[in-house]
Amino acid sequence: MVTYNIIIESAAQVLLQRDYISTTTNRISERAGVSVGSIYQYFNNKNEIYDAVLDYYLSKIVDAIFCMEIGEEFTLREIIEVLIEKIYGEWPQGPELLRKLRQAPGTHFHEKIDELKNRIVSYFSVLIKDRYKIIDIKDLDVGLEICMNSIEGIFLNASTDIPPARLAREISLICTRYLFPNN
Amino acid sequence: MVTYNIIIESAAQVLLQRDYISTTTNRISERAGVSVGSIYQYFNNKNEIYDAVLDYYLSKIVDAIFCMEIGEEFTLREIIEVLIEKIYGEWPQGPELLRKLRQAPGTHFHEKIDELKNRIVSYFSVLIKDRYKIIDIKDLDVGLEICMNSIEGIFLNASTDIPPARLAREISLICTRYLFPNN
Amino acid sequence: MVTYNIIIESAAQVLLQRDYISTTTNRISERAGVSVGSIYQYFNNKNEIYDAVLDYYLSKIVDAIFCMEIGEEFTLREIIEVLIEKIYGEWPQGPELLRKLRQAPGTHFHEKIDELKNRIVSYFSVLIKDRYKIIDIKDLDVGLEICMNSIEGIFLNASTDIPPARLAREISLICTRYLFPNN
Amino acid sequence: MVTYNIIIESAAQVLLQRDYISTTTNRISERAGVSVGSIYQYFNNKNEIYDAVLDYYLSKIVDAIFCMEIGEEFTLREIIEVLIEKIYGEWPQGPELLRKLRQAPGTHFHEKIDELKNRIVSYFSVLIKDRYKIIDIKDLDVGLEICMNSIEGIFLNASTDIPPARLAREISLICTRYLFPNN
DNA sequence: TATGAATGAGGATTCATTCAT
DNA sequence: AATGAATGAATCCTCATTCAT
Repeated sequence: MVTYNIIIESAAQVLLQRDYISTTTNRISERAGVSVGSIYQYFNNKNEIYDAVLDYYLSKIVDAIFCMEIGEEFTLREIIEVLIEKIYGEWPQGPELLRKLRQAPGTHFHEKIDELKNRIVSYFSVLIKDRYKIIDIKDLDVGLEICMNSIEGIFLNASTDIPPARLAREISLICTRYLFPNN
Repeated sequence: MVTYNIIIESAAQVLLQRDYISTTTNRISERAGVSVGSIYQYFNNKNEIYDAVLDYYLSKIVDAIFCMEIGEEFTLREIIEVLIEKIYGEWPQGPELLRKLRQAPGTHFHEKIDELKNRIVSYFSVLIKDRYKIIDIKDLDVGLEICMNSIEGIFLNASTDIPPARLAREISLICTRYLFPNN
Repeated sequence: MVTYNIIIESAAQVLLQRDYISTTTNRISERAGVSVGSIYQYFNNKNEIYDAVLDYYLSKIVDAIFCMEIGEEFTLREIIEVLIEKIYGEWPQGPELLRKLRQAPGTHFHEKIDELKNRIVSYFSVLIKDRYKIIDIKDLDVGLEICMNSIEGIFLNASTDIPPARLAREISLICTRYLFPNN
Repeated sequence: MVTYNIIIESAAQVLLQRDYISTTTNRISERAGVSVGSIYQYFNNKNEIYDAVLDYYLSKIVDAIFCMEIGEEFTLREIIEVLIEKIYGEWPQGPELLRKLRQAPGTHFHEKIDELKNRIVSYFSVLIKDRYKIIDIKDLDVGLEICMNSIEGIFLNASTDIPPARLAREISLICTRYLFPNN
């Protein structure tokens, strides 16, 4: 693997094992088996590492969502459920890592998360409008933002004693019941 | 006002204007119009200030919830809506401040938030069981946890162009539709 | 007892129970049951307390030595032995306290100790010259200084498993054998 | 010379010119011509510098003692005398530096000094038992401890107007007369 | 006399970043 | 590209001392 990726993965590992506070560039480089100097050949500053870590792992979510084959036979609830399960499956440390990354001040964490949310909203907005012809567009946008923030809250804060499958189910339920109370 | 409270409010203000990383004890003391030393007469370390800020402001939420007169004539949806509106009304910087406080490592932020959530869950658990006799207890607990995390996500991340009243409404909707799909 | 003395004894106690480093004016005042401010009514600064503590306790040594009845029938060795035993008896924490006081920079510790030594040297110089008419004065002064420093070293550093009586005996022996090798 | 040693020597120099209290890490680094940060690449904290200074200079004493050729023709008195003279010769600031180091709280000063004393006691214990077959072992141990503390007192407190050669002589005299009163 | 909250200069320590090799 | 010793600004925190009450 290339140094660039080694550094990103090391940063993620150090972050997961320690505080955000004690995740220093020296410790990252040590874990990566390279020198501190090498980090600065690939990143202009420490926050760029965090941003790269975020990008690297968010791409898993992006892949899960946008590369998913969505057969006509699946309901929206089922689609969401499968999606969330997939994310939990491929990225079990996700919530933990995101919580740690969120602590880093000066990164583009919130921008990046918001951008992803927007992409998802657009994607599902289209998907929904394709399926449920009669939706009021304005409300749908607000509704989808509410859903996204709701999912973020559940995904990042859920107590670990609720199994992922259950969480996926509840997430899909809360969203669909909210958006389509009469279905 | 006493120095203790001045320090807490100053810390909140500095935090709202800057990173938690650039919220230094010196800046807090400067803003409070006292010396750094004075901070350490009331707090053992910087994180205790953050914890106190959290306590101070969370007590507004506690008051709003637990001191509210709940007439029999109100539905659960209305109760939640009023509650959220009240919190937004009395504590407009709430989401922003909470986001900043959440970044501070070494704080008891998560413990404190979790404790509050648990209190609220217990409170509403009783309230709901009083009103809707037929609820399955186990599911209600999971359901309420989902709701709390959902609310946290919405409250902390909602874009500012959705007015508080609307947010309060959507929050009450998403929760009640999720918990009582058939009402 | 007067506040002045209470402060001195408190300082000594705090010093004996903790580091020199953690012996703060606040802790001394707390132990003394007075306010910090009160300390500064009796002492111009912290070091004056230490100096006063030293004076207060050294006076025990002074009393032991200069108020001692010295019968003609006692040998020099016996005199020294009794003296040292007396000091150990009346001031058991002596070595410990002196070691702590010695750590305080900016006090007059060394001047005071040196002054006491000089007084003792003068005293014994006369006493010896009275008894042993034939001593060469110059060498006696050097010899007595050597003895004083030797005693200081033994008194302050002796391991606690040698009992005071034994130490008193060894101190008297090392001094007299050194000064009067032919006796 | 390597940075590590430069720091140690600078610390010793600063300490000799000032209090241990005003011997700050910044002043040490300034004198060493390096940055504060560099100090912390080699030492975990300020006290470790003091410990290293002590080790560095005590090793001179260790070398003097343990690497000395001891011919059969020398008496114990002569051996001690030569030893002390050697130490004074190779380490003229010895007493002063040791006095300063002794003031630093939180150091391993006393442990290190005690350990050295014990090594010396063992060494001389053997040497003496080789030469004077008839010594009572128990008394010799106490006697040697008394001697070591005596030497410490004389070495650290002797007034500077007694020349080293004289001090070496008196030290050897007081020890040997004490240990072997009949020789 | 006594109080004790307030002061603020000063210290140890950290860590992202640099740059000569 | 890689190294890692060196940097130094910036942080938290301490504590002797003051002074209005």
